[in-house]
Parts: sequence; C-alpha cells; structure tokens
Amino acid sequence: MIPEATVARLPVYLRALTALADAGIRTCSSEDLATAAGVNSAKLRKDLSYLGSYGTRGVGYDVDYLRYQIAREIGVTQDWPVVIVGIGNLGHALANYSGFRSRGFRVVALLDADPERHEEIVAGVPVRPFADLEAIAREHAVAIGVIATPAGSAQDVADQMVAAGITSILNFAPAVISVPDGVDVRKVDLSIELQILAYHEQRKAHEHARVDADDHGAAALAVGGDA
Amino acid sequence: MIPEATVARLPVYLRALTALADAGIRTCSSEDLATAAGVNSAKLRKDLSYLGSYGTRGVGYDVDYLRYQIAREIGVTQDWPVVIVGIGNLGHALANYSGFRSRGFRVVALLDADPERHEEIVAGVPVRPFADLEAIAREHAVAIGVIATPAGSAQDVADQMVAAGITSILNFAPAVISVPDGVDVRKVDLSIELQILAYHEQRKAHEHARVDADDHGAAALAVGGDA
DNA sequence: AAGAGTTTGTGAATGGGAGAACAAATCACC
DNA sequence: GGTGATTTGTTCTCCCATTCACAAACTCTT
Ligand SMILES: NC(=O)c1ccc[n+]([C@@H]2O[C@H](COP(=O)([O-])OP(=O)(O)OC[C@H]3O[C@@H](n4cnc5c(N)ncnc54)[C@H](O)[C@@H]3O)[C@@H](O)[C@H]2O)c1
Ligand SMILES: NC(=O)c1ccc[n+]([C@@H]2O[C@H](COP(=O)([O-])OP(=O)(O)OC[C@H]3O[C@@H](n4cnc5c(N)ncnc54)[C@H](O)[C@@H]3O)[C@@H](O)[C@H]2O)c1
Repeated sequence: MIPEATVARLPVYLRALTALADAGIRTCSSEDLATAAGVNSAKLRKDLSYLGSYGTRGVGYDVDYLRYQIAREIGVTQDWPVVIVGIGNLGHALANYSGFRSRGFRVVALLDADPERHEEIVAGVPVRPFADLEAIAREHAVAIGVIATPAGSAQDVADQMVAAGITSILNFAPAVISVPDGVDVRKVDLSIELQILAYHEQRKAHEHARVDADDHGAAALAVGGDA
Repeated sequence: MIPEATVARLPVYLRALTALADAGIRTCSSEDLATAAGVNSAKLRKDLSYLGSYGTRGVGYDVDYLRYQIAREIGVTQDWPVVIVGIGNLGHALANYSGFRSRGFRVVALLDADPERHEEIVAGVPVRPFADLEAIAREHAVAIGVIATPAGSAQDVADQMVAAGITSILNFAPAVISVPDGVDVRKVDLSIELQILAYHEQRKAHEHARVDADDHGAAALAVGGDA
C-alpha cells in the first residue's frame, strides 16, 4: 500500500527519469534524481522504498530500469483509453495535446452535446454526440473520462460517465461533483491555483509595506511580527 | 498565519458561496456550505475560524458577508494583472477563458516567441513579442505570470519573468522550474493527474481480479489480503 | 584483500492537518 | 424573562507525511 502523497510524486519521478534518459544518462544517484524532480533526496528515497529495492548502494539507480519499475507501478506500461467530453476552447486544446500518447493515454473519443460540433474532426478524432458515451465507453472499455464542459453540466456529465462504467474522472469544470464510492475524481482548477498565488502575493505586498515602513523610520517596535 | 491546506480550500468556499448567492440564498449553515464545497463541516468551520469569527451561533453565516471576507483574505477584491506566455493550443484556450475576469484576474498581455503569432488578436488582446515581457510587466505592475510554452522553454521563460519582477508563476509546462526565494510557483499538470488516476484504476482492476477469482472458487485462503 | 569513500534503505523524531466532540452563544417560543 | 433547540468556535486526539540520521551494502584504489 503506497501512501497517496507518494503516488502523486511517482509521475514526477517518471518524467525526470525520462529527461535523464533522453540526455543519455544511464545511472543516477537519489540526489541527482531528486534535483531533477524538485524534491528532497530523503523523500525520494523513502518514496522509492515503497516500490521495492531497485537501487544499488554506493552506486545509485539504473535510469531505464527504475523508469520501467515506476511506469509499471503507476500502470502506464500499456495505454489507457480516455474520452473527453466538452470540445470547446479547452477540449480542443486537450484533444490536440500530443503529451497524451507519450505518457500512457489514448484519446478514443471526443463528445459534445452541441450538434454544431459534430462532424468536426480534432487531431484526427471525430466529435460525436454526447449520447454515444455509453456505447463508446463500453466498446473501448474506457475507465477514464475527462470533463471539459461548463460547470453547470459537469454533474450531469459525471453521472452519465458513471452510468457508462467510467470509474476515474478528471474534472476541469469549476464545480464540485459527487460520485458513488469506487469512482475517483481529480480536479484541475485554474482559478483556484491563481487565487492561491494571489493570496501569497498579497501577503508579500503587506510584508513589503511593513519593511518599507520600517525603512522610513516608522515605529518598527510597535508592529507585530509574523509568528 | 493561515495553514497552507486552508488557503487551498478558501477559493473552493468562495466559489460555493457565489453559487449559493446566485441561487438567492442569503444565509447558510456550516453544514450547507460544507456540502456545497465538498468538504467536512468540521473542517470548514476550522478553516473559517482562521479568518475570524464571521458566523453567528444558532444561525449560520451571511452568504454575502462571508463571501466578501474570504475574497478580501485571498486578495481578489481587486483584479490582479496577469500575463500569459506561449499562445499555442493551451494559451489560446486560457486567453479565451472568461472565468479569469469574474474571479479576480485580468489578462493584460499575451506573449509568444514565434513572430508568426504576433499581430494576432485573441479575445481582444494582441499577441506581442516575448521580448516585450519586461516592459509590459513593469508598466502594468504584473505580479503573476502563466507559462504555457513547451517544457524546454519553461525554465527560460520563468527566468525572464523573475527578471521582469514577476513573483508568482503558474506553470502548465511539464517541467520542474527553479526560481529564487520569494517567488512562488504552482504547477498544473494534466499528465500527472491522469497518471494518478491510472494508478488507482490499476489497483481497482487488481482488486476485481482477486474478487472474481474468489467468486470462481479459486483458493481464496491462499491469496494474500491488502494489509 | 583490506580500507576509504559512496550511496541506499529505513528507523526514529518532528510537524501539520483531519475529524470527533463539546462548551459557549444565539434564536424562537412561550 | 426563561427554556429548549440550533449552530458556531475550539480543544483534543489521532494519523499521515516529512525530515534527519545512520547502519548496511557496494565500488574503487592500492
Ligand atoms: N478555457 C480555459 O482555459 C479553461 C480554463 C480553466 C477552466 N476551464 C473550464 O473548462 C470548462 C470548459 O471551458 P471552455 O472554455 O472550453 O468552454 P466552452 O464553452 O468553449 O466549451 C464547452 C463545451 O462543452 C459542451 N457542452 C456543454 N454542455 C454539455 C453537455 N452536457 N454534454 C456534453 N458537452 C457539453 C459545449 O457544447 C461546448 O462545446 C469550463 O467549465 C471552464 O470553466 C476552462
Ligand atoms: N494543449 C494541452 O491541452 C496541454 C495540456 C497539458 C499540458 N500542456 C502543456 O502546455 C504547454 C503548451 O502546450 P500547447 O499544446 O499549447 O503547445 P503549443 O506548441 O501549441 O504552443 C506553445 C507556444 O509557445 C510558444 N513558445 C515556445 N517557446 C517560447 C518561448 N521561449 N517564449 C515564448 N513563447 C514560446 C510557441 O511559439 C507556441 O506558440 C506545453 O508545455 C504542454 O506540454 C498542454
């Protein structure tokens, strides 16, 4: 049983290993890989220890071997079929995204409720009616669905996906969706990320204001610290 | 000092409150809001307690009042100017995204290194040369930058952003970027999210296989449990 | 073959967040 | 004005994750 926090970092390690392999590096230490992945080396080693003992003390890790082991653990040694629902601005970008194929996923269908969008072909895949979801999902044994519709439709789309046998959903719509037990949902939310940045940005601004005030001889001792 | 986990949820509460307000609801309990935000009500109350005491015991929270307080805490009562670098598939979708304006952000510039993209106008904003970054960032006092270039350019773009005075970066490129202290980076990574889903999907499949085997009378006792 | 130098894997300590549970505060009603 | 119902704010406990630190294991040199 691998901790959730570790699972979330394995894809980062996988990418870093791929970059190292592309650079012709065949062996790396936990320190090297940690730097490439942007984490602490102790954390990296502990994470890898959950998978097994794939390194060699005094030497490090074989890049290709470790890469295969992580890919196997994640489950991306074969391709996963994926459907995308909502082929608007974002849906088009996702459909055109070449990184899907190279990272273990294959877009088998693009679906949209708007009849005007049907017959359009995006990145070689035709846009089909949303009503075809279940047939397509069953035919290709699709387990993963991506929601790129407006927020108001997200719950309905999720319900239909679940009914079609999809058990993992990636939701780009800014809406909380509820699903039965056994179905995983992850969300990607631009506005939330920006607002988190804005919060910290605002704190930096306040901090600067305080420091500036100090510089100008204001009553520094009267201003409380951060702690 | 608000815990990071709480900061990450405040935007979710803000969105839920906006939805409640749009539905004409003027007062809500922590239970109501927690349901709308998809969290536990105890967690919600504890989160809100870091901001202050904005509820009324026995009654609940005034939707508009709480919404304003959270918006103020996050820092989205005024608009933050934002620049987007890399106006390809994803950059176009982001530039066209209407959710920016309504959530406290204003796209002041779109930048791309490719001269062919210049003179193009996306969502009313012209695409300008990447070299103009510093001038534009200084002019509009831009603190937040979005990277939507290929991974290979991400570090370079980040360096230029930092040099231009940007102190918060949202990175869509699948690359680890390093920045000086005082600069915040958040990443949005489609492949990582899909791979996390794939991991759990694979585990579900194994679990089903095990249960199926049991159903068919295989040696259940000989199969190890999960623990 | 032995010792010096590396690097992994992991036990132990620390820190932070999640959730249960309850006292304090408010309202509605009489 | 008093009583019961409701809901917040907070305390306490537990659990997970991060980090430190080091023994075990390996390589290279002499
Ligand atoms: N564009 C972005 O950069 C961006 C960024 C962050 C989040 N988002 C979110 O992603 C979602 C999509 O954004 P967009 O800009 O592509 O919107 P869009 O309006 O361009 O596209 C939405 C598409 O979904 C389709 N659709 C609507 N209801 C549907 C249904 N029930 N079933 C199937 N298809 C349906 C529409 O026909 C349309 O083609 C929105 O929720 C948006 O908030 C977008
Ligand atoms: N398209 C998607 O749905 C999607 C999804 C997830 C992640 N991503 C990531 O987002 C990034 C952009 O994806 P895309 O599909 O839009 O790619 P794209 O190739 O369509 O667009 C990239 C744009 O960046 C510009 N660019 C390149 N180097 C630059 C530089 N140094 N300075 C300024 N501009 C530069 C290019 O001219 C191009 O216009 C990639 O890193 C990709 O991996 C995209």
